[in-house]
Amino acid sequence: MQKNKRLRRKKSPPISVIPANGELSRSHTTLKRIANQLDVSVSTVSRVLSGQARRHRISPQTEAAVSNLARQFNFVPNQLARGLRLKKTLTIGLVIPDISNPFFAGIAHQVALGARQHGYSILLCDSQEDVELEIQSLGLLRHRHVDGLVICPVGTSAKHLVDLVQVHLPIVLVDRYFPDLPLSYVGADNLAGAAEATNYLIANGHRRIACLQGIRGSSPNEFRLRGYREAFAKNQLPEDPALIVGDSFGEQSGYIETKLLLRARKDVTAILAFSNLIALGALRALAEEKLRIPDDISIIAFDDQPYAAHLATPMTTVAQPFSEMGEVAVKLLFDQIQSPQQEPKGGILLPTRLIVRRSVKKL
Amino acid sequence: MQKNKRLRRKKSPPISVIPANGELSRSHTTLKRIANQLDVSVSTVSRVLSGQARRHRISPQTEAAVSNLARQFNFVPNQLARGLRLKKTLTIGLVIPDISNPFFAGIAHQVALGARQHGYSILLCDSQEDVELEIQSLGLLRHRHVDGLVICPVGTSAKHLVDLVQVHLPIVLVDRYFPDLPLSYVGADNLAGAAEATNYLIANGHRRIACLQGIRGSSPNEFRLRGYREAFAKNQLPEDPALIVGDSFGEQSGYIETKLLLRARKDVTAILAFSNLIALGALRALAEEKLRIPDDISIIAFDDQPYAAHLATPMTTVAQPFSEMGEVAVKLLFDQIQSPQQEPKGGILLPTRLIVRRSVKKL
DNA sequence: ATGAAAGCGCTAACAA
DNA sequence: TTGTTAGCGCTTTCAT
Repeated sequence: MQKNKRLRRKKSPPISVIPANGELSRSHTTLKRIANQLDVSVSTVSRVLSGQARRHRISPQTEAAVSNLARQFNFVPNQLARGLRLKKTLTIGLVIPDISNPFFAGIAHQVALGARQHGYSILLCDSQEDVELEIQSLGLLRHRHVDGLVICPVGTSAKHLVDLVQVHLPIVLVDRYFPDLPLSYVGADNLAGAAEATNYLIANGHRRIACLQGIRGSSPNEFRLRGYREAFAKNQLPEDPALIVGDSFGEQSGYIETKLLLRARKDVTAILAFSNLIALGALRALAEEKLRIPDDISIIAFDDQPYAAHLATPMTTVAQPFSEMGEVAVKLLFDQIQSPQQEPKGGILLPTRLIVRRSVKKL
Repeated sequence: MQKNKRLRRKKSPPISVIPANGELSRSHTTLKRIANQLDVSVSTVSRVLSGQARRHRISPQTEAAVSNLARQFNFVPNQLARGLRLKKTLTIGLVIPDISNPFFAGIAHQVALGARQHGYSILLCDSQEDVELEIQSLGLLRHRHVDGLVICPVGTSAKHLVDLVQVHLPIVLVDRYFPDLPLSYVGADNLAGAAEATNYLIANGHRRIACLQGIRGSSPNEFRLRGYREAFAKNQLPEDPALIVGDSFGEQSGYIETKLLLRARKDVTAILAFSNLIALGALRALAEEKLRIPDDISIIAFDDQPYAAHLATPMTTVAQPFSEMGEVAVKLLFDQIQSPQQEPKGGILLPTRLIVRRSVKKL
């Protein structure tokens, strides 16, 4: 019953807000309409409305008349026509593997803000961590003639991206990238971040440290893995390949791999999770197995998030500067858009930060 | 040093992936180009490529030739030109107060999926919880001639939305809405959700229950407030207006109001937080004041999220079905897009779910 | 079975 | 100081 009374219909919505010539605001006003009304040419109207009145020495009266009428009619230029003519759409494409992942959402947020500041809109594509959909999205964005592209690639394949290199469209890759592609890139310094975390674990006496990987072959994963390994090497400790498991950045993977690991290897004393989602899965598995953090097992996770501090055991994390990543991405992109000839700046790695809380036990 | 060697430039990127006439794929292929090459008219090409060969009895040879060449040239229709001509852009606008808020990100995710399934793209605007930016975004989306709009309004003002009603653009409001506007709407049943939570608190012996509000006047807030009040009324309990505080859905607000409250009213036994962010702020304040949940104080929060179960005290929450909200929003929108005359379906309220964990103490 | 032509709304070179 | 014209790439009548 509550459902049905909520939205009352009105026969005629309030009139007060409509401009005098309400009727006209209904369908879109065009240059032509204004021109006809005023008995001038569309060029004149176009010139006035694009601020070129001065340059074309248009008479103050005409100018005033045009801009008044435009305001009255609530004129807005049709961006499609404009884009078609100018070959410039003031739109950038944003391709994200999963907008509901806070990490990517954070990046998207910054990109959206940055784009707006430059007067650009953003076309959002959620590739659902699926290369096929990523390819499809990229095609779609090209049909729509975006002026630039910010891509967080799924990362398992780059064939479609090399096509993109050909077309000289401004592009920046975020988070994941491909070493062989001459594309701008911004990401976290995953190698250093993982090394720092692993070192911290080692310094606390841990030796059998499980590594819960994300997508193998993706650049963040490979660099984190290298960081993990280098830490072992630097400390002249042997690493155990059997402790490096997993193949997805998702929660499921964290859960399953942890379960499996716990069954096979009772001697593991610590876990390094390569994403917040993986950590979440691990947490769930650990809870089920009634293992206590950090008493029974220690854990460090990539990606800090607001609740990390309030967990049963506040979690030590490797924070990635996702806001900065978004900002830098926008900057790199507009650098390219504004000077198209320019070679890509190359990759920029932003430092990670180890946030020590209480999920690591000193052995 | 690591920074600079990451991205190697190549003089000429691999050629293998480019179609035979690689040169042509560089700039966009047009109907005209294909027509010229084949010595047929653009109309013919257009017809073939839009699947109208049959209807126009185009010879199989011509048809084959055209579609082959199109494939070879990697032809894709210019959506701007198409949109201009057809007055249909296959684009929907999505306006979100803050894409980095998991609640909205979840909605956006579903909307993005749904839109793709219908062959639509989405233009994303992040209004930053700012009505001015919301207005600006809406204008922008109209210039771009979107075919429909999904809006999570900031909720403090509706003037600009009544303008929108005029233009007969398919629209659906999500989460927040305005009772006087004849627009489709989908949201959670906030009244019932808040009532259920409050009842639960009362049933557990709580009487002095603080209510940490969000934006006053916004529909979710008002209905939650009503739910809270009705629960008191139904139980024939007096409510204490001094315990109803706050004016934003943000983390700051949760923190500050909790601090203030704790100082003023030592007798509060429970908190009902109107958003996940508010709850987060409350958690922080509580931790600072060294109050333990639920021993010293109980809490229930709106918006469930994955970490809720792993908090120091697993939190009892009122889960909102954000995925369903996104799905329904898409459905409502395409209902309108497909049958434009039709009156809006009115509002749809999806049930919330009280997820009982351990943040409420039985007194 | 195919083509010519107009036009969506805008801008810009050229004219006057 | 302003107008005329052409054209961006596409669809769609109207012809033939």
